[in-house]
Amino acid sequence: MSLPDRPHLEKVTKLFGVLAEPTRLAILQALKEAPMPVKDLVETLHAKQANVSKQLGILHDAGLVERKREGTLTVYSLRETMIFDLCKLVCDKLRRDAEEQLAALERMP
Amino acid sequence: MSLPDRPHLEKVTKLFGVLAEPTRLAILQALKEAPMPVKDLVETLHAKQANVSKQLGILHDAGLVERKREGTLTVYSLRETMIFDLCKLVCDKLRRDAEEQLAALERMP
DNA sequence: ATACCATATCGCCATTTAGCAATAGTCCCA
DNA sequence: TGGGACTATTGCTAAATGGCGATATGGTAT
Repeated sequence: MSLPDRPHLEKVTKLFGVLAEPTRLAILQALKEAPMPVKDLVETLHAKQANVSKQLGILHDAGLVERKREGTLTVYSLRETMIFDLCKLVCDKLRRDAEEQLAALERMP
Repeated sequence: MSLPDRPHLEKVTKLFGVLAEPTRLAILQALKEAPMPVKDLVETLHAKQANVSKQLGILHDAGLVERKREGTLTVYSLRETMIFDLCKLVCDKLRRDAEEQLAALERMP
């Protein structure tokens, strides 16, 4: 029963898809430090405003991020910290793979 | 220091990308029950052989799956159970969202 | 050798999408 | 009431990719 029918499966893959983009992950990482308006993200990530806005929209639609207007600014903040649990699992796996590959290299000189 | 430089970021997103596809997730789910040759996956998933082979290749390149030839068969098996930890986190989030949405509906009849 | 099954790969097409420049909308202040 | 800063949207292009049929490759038995 772990991963059920196709419709549900697609919801899951959709969320993975949202995380499958460097700019979006970078945004989440930046917001982890503190809530931020768009312009600060633009500066922090050295990205174009149009693109940051678009990616923020996608993150917001996915329910990963919250919007709050403050005057002329739109301040975004994290809505899901589970993202970083996901990232940690992935990073651990990547590290395991790297260590394994290193060991394989040392085994045949 | 949580999520570092851009190159590392892209490795992480690449793995998320591998999981951002219903057919691939379905394959992983099927392999969770037991190792299987391609033809069984084709039958189980009601998918085309060419596509299953292709997706298996991607899963293999990502180090999520193992290949072992047995005569004329190629038996695939899981190499990473951490996938299902990822899926569980995502499913929990989806369920939380759904409950929240339901509560919001009941709040205004 | 031959026929056959299982798997992998190739060429192709349709769809999706990140990024960009330009523009529209929104809010504040002088 | 303008002007300016901030943000969202639109139209576009180039690249990536899932899926398909057809074909190549590899392994087995007769």
